[in-house]
Amino acid sequence: MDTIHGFRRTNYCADLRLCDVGKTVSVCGWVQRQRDLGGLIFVDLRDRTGLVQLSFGDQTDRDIFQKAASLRSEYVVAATGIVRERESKSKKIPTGDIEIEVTELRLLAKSETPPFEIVEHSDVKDTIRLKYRYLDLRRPDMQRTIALRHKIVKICRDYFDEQGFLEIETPILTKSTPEGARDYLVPSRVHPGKFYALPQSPQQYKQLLMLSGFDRYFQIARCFRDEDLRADRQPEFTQIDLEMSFVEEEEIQTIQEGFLKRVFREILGVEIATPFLRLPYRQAMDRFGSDKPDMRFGFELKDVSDIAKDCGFAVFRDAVAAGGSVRLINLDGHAADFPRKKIDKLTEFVKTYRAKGLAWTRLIDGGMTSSYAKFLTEEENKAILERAGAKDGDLVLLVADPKNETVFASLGALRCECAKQLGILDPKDFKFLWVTEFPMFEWSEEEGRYMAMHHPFTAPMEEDADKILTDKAGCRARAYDVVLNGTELGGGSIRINTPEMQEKAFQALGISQEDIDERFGHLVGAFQFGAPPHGGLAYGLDRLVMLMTGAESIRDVIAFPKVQTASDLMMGCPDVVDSKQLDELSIACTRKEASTPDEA
RNA sequence: GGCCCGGUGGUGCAGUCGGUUAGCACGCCAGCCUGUCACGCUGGAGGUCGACGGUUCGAGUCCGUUCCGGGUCGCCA
Repeated sequence: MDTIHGFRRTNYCADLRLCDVGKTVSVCGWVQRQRDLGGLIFVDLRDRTGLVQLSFGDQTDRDIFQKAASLRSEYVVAATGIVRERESKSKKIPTGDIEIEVTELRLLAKSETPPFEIVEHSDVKDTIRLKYRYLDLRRPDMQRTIALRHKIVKICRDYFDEQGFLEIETPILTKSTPEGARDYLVPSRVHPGKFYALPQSPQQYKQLLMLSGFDRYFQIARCFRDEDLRADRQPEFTQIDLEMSFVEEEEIQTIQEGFLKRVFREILGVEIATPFLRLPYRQAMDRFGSDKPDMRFGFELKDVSDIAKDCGFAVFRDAVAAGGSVRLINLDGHAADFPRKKIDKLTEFVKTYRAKGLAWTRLIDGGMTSSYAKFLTEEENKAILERAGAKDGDLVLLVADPKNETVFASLGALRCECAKQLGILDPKDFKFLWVTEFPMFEWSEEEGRYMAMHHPFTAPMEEDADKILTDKAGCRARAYDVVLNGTELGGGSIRINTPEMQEKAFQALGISQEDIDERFGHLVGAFQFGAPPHGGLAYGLDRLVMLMTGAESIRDVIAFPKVQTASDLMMGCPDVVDSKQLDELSIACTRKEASTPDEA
């Protein structure tokens, strides 16, 4: 084994080109592959920039040649040599015109045979990838993603700095905030029986910073939520978090648009149009069945409750009678893409959203087949198809349910699922919008009360402010989400800035005065000392990177992600701790079995 | 908490109706090879089929339980 002593890298591997021919260069990295042709050896050397070919032949010193012969995949080497034009060039890599004729070779570290090949499109199970994440991260696509993530963060810092924002860190050890996701708790040693919570977001701190006069704040903030994972959800994730004083919605949104415009231009070379469409929540639901609509395609929802309310089909009639609705989407021109079998699959699909079934009418080759038409009068059928704008070649899909939320959820999801199946979603088409005028509250079946849809510090719309206690369902908030291609990128609001309104909001949520003092006293108290009007926004950085890289899983844009059960397969956590540590924290362990992780 | 999918040498997969020695590709090891770049050629090693239990003369295959991973509904102020 050799040392690095006295060696100095002159170039990254993939930086070398024909114009460097004749130069003596020093490179280092990992052996991608060694090809031993007998009297001639080639080694592809990889660093974070890419590959370059090292060559060893007649002119190579015997000892160096033998050392080259001993190289294996993922060995770490440093090489000095002369850049030569290749006899036979390769078009597959950027450095394919040249190679380095090695005059000095240092073997810096050997490697076991890796559990999987370090290549771009590796098709290895997540379990293995994540257990050996440090190797997985060597893959060029992972290297690119992580570097791109860095660039986005860099642009973020530059942009908000230029706009007069200050980056301020807020605590990771903080107070549990009920009214939200489950908290990760951290026991206190010096306060037996008391706990810190990891922040779900820096929400209250940033509002207090406005009160402190910092005016424009931002932070690349790590947030924690102890909820179940999804393809786009991790228990710890990163938000671009910001807050501004003395502003209204428009100014906050405009600054955001500026940021997104710049990120997309500098990272992807894509010009996105601003200002984004502003779409009130009610319209988003009515037209797309979703508060985060994908605007890249049509298939908009239509309400046919008025036509169906007295019809002969009990499913339709009863849904409307119970206060629900019958709505449809028209897959115009795609009847041929959805034969009966596929429609049956779609029926199963909507059932996962609690819809009881899927009614349909298929217009094809001048004929019509329908799952429900026989129960309706000719006029009713005609009216529905007219409402759908249906013509020959179309497929109309209907959902009826006593609960409007079920109709919206299932049709909204169905709309996206059909587009996905049809392959009409262009990942390079970026359709942004703001969804605005969110309801202030939403009914929670589980809690049996109204909960804040955004968070309890969100200001009501001025025209609805007097409804906050009397008409909770009809009270709208000054909240807005920025949505890209069906993904909620970020959300924010104008906040309440008077103690009077804040107390009203808590009251509306059914939080007792005692609880207000206990849980939010610090905030309400602070607001008595002159809180400026303020508002802000938080973006999911991980989701932004996902959309910009086309990653299918959030795990692909985070260096060290956790799996669905919130464990880290590489570190092997969470893990049991020493009873001494628990004693110090005054924690009694009541776990059912001493779960020793499998040493497989 | 519910539903769906997966687990077979290091990796990715095949394995028919339950039947004899579990197959393929890549990787790995050894030998040969002076222009490869998915190098080639010859030979070789490597598996308690996630685990446990059951049915059976016989289980990778069928049944049950469980563990691990993925997707999703609920959940995610």
